[in-house]
Amino acid sequence: MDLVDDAPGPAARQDTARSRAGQENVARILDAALDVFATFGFRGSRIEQIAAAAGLSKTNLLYYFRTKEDLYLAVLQRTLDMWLEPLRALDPARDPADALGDYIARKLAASRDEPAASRLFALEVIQGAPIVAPLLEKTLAAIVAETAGTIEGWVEQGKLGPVSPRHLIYSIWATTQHYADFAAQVRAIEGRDLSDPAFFAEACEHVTRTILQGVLPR
Amino acid sequence: MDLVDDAPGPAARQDTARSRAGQENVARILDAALDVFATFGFRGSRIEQIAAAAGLSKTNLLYYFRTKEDLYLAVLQRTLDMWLEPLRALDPARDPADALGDYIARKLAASRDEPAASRLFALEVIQGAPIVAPLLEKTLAAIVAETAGTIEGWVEQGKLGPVSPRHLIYSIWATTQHYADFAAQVRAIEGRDLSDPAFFAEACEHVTRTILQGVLPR
DNA sequence: GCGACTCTTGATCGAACGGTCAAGGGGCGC
DNA sequence: GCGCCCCTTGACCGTTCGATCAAGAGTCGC
Repeated sequence: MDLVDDAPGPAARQDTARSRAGQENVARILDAALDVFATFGFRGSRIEQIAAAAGLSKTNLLYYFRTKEDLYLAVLQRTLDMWLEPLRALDPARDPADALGDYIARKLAASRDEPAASRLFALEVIQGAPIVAPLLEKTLAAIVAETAGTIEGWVEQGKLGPVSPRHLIYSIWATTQHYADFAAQVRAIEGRDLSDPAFFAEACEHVTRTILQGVLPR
Repeated sequence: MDLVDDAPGPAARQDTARSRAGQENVARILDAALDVFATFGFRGSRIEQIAAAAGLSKTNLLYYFRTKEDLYLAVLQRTLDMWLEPLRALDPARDPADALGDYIARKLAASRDEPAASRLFALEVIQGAPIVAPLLEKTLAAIVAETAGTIEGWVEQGKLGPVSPRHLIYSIWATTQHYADFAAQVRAIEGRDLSDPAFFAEACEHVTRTILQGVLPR
């Protein structure tokens, strides 16, 4: 799950003891950095901009994170866990309609609650996943394999129609993440986004019904 | 459809007469710029990198496009047309299954043939659509309104189940664009992408069947 | 209240980058 | 083959940005 080799050389300031104020600053920096990186990408983000968003001076930020890249990796690492969490595999013992419905709801809630994390991940992948590629090929591929196996089992038991498991997974990811990654577009058309409970319910109901009807046996 | 006011001041070199070599250079620059911008975004892209990709010197590129922003706008403008084309409205007179199937196939083919255009557009929207926002609110919203009206008509005629037109549109966009925007992820899991005819057929069949089954009356 | 830290700051550096300038090729029409 | 104009180049400039440094302010334990 780690993106970087730890302790790559001289002790980073990140490793030293830290006061209460220090911990709060680190947290504020990570929050601000997530927003900025998720909007402008790595190269497009200015360290000073992140510092300002966190209420610190640029120099002060660099006291906590030695380089811009260190900060980016820290943000990405913290984000990936919360991002992968809703992707956890399906329970083969459950009824597919229930299990898939939960899965979709979880993923859509993640798009509502952590849109910046979704966008940061999307930016990474659009850029060819220069950093997270190893993680995709290992962790994510493993999660997909497991999930696909469960779906395949349901198909063989006749609980699902003849569906391609991996494409089904892509469909669910795509539709749910769309509301976070393309929020600006949805907002331009719709005038609202997932933070509106009514719209969230609509989206959840549509995605669930469409996909479930599409894969359940007729 | 225009993104910029034309002739914003002194005559740009873009307006002057142009030899055969010049036209070829402009085309090569625009192609290279699309790839680079689609990968690194506006701020993350280096003008020299684009020039190198086009086989020109930085100064030479700046002869054709006065500023980086001019070049970006030119790329975006040329891209948007090809991007919006497959979104053209559905024919209300047709059978919804046929019309929607065509729509999906067209959109998926666009993801295969112009993945960079799709990614560039995605980057723009993820960043909050700083430049294309007006276009989204006008042109795109109009296209959506028309398409949604057609779908609504099918619903009222009982040719479709009770589906939310706009969410259906989002689902189609999301699933088809996913194969272009998240190609790196799909490749990491799948080992191939839409350029593989077999995979394209799989994806097309899955999306079409899942979505159509999900919206056709039972 | 003293000492040892963690934290904060402003001045500053060097590289990278967008953009300019002046000068010189090179092709095309006449 | 001559001249005009498009094209190409390399040297250069000013700014921005990531990163360093030295010095001082807070703060916490004792």
